[in-house]
Amino acid sequence: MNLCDSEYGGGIAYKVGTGATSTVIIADDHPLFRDALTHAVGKVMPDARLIEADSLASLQDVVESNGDADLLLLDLTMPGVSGFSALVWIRQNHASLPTIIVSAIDDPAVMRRALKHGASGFIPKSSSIATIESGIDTVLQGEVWLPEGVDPHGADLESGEADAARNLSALTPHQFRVLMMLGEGLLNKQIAYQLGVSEATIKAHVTAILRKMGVTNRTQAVLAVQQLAVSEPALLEG
Amino acid sequence: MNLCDSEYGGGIAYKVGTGATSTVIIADDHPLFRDALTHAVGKVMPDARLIEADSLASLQDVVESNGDADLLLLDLTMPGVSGFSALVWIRQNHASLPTIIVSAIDDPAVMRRALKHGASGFIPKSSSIATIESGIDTVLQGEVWLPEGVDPHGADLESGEADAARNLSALTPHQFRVLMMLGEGLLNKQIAYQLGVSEATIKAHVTAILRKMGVTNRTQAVLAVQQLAVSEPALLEG
DNA sequence: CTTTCCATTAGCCAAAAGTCGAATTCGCGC
DNA sequence: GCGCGAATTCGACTTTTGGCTAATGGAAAG
Repeated sequence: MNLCDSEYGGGIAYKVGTGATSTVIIADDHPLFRDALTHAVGKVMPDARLIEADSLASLQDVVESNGDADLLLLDLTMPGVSGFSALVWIRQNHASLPTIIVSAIDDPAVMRRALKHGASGFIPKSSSIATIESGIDTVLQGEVWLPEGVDPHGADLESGEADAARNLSALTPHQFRVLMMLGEGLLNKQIAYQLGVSEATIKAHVTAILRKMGVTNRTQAVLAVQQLAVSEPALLEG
Repeated sequence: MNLCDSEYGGGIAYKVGTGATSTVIIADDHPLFRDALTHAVGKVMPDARLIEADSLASLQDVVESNGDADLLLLDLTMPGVSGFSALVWIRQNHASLPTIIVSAIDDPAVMRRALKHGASGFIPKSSSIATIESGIDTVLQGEVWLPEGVDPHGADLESGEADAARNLSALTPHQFRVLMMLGEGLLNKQIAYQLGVSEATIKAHVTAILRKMGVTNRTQAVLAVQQLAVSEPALLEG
């Protein structure tokens, strides 16, 4: 759907009610690649409003205040995010936001897992600009996009992974962010400092996380999140 | 090397000094498959002494008291063992024990990782009996064996995974077992109960583990071990 | 036989983790 | 504008962790 009114030029446009222009969120910690994606999007949607995020925190902020965006391009390997966690959480909490995973990983099995977790497409970073544009276009039209030759069908998720995904999506934004930091092995004190709140607050969050994840201590919570991990593939195929 | 003296019949034979007969250790928690492997080994090495292990604890015991065994057939997914951990630890602590990984996993990248971690071969459980025999035979002759068509060469291990492997191999047998239980999210108290020792003992082990793994708390230790994890592959190829 | 390493345990202590209840804020619907 | 519920925040309290010291016994190595 292209809702752009041509009378308003490209770039930052003001919004009127429900969507005067399209909005696209680009989440990638690599500035260069964020730039490349920006250009690709610009070709497919010349009038789109582009919002960039370079971290989980900024991504959450952006998504929160732009729940009506039309597309999210999400890097699979953002710092401080474990595997499919961000995808799962965003999809479950903003179901109407189509999401395309962009990743250096080039493994069909990973692509299929991304779809199972709610992605609408998967674009390898090795793709040509034309391919990227084609992928974005396809997803904007409500269809699923995968690289040529990749079968979107595959086995169901493992039950453990599906459970973890379900539990994960029940977390509040702050709880999710704290959980990701638990996944880095940080102390409550360190998390508190980084988030600018007291340690007591983090403890409360952790307790809530443990409940929702159905576990009894942080190590188990981290193990649950690891179910959503993406193992780096050996880049050489045999 | 075949050291069997033909004058001693098959089955359980007594040992004289350094190896009168060959000894093969089969470690798999699945009784049926352990049986199948036993038969396969019987064909290749009719006079071999066979020792079975169905858990990490029994495997450690067996390896400890049979350091001079000629071959270890090791299932990659034993309960209570995370990914390549057991392979890494056994190989580093019993370098002269050739090890073949036997696994339902059928991914060339995983096979290559197994070799990097010291395995001499990788036999998918889907292999025919003839193939299994061939693999065992090849490894017994000091060569590396992989399924037909799989290139043994590949990228180096990730540095994190290599570090974890190095640190892991410095652990004592008990420490290793405790670390695996940390990897299940257990409390010190629970580990103590399961191992039949006092909590003070577990604490001492945990402290030693943290030192050797180069981390400061149990969650980080578990995350380090996870570097050696093997993600279940989607069994359907695209 | 001595030394070294491993396993075991106790006791003490400080730090970290986790639970509970409660206050505050913020958005949303009526 | 008012209240309702969820999210966030926090302090007090209990349990678990982790570090340190010290001591015992056994097994392997020199």
